[in-house]
Amino acid sequence: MSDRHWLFKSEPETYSFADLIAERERVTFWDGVRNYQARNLLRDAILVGSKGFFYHSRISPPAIVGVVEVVGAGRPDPTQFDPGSKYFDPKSKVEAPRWFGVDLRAVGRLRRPVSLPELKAAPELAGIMVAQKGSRLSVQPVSAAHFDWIQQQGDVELLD
DNA sequence: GCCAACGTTGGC
DNA sequence: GCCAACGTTGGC
Repeated sequence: MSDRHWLFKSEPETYSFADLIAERERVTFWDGVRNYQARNLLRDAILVGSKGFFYHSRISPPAIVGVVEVVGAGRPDPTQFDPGSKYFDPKSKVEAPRWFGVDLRAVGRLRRPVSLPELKAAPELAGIMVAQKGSRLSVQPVSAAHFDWIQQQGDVELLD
């Protein structure tokens, strides 16, 4: 399991990597995920200290733009209980939360973002989930080998 | 903005 | 428990 790294998708119009860097301590709670497969990862599999990529979706071209570290383990997403939130889920109970999130901290910026076409073209990344057709899981596992290769390609600038 | 792919819901 | 209808995601 220490082999596992992650990829977190976000539409930059909603929340960009620049938005994360602008946060105090460059930390945010990754909320709003409303998919059970992604929920299971957030709740059970994504450990504190593991690393991930920040991916911009719904732009041209989509791309991996940043490196993040998980600084808080899975915990209930408060927006599910907030009637004023667009992520409100009336069927979720406080005593049995349905949706979870983790805390993410920006730790690196790709001087050279790695775009989806590049992810698809690289033989080194054969089989990577984000490049599969119809792959829309918003939180995905990335193998250590793929993670390292992408970091190298992206020429990561460490923050701080 | 379009629409294919996918996940969820609900009638039966 | 099946599956059609519906809603959403996300590449293009």
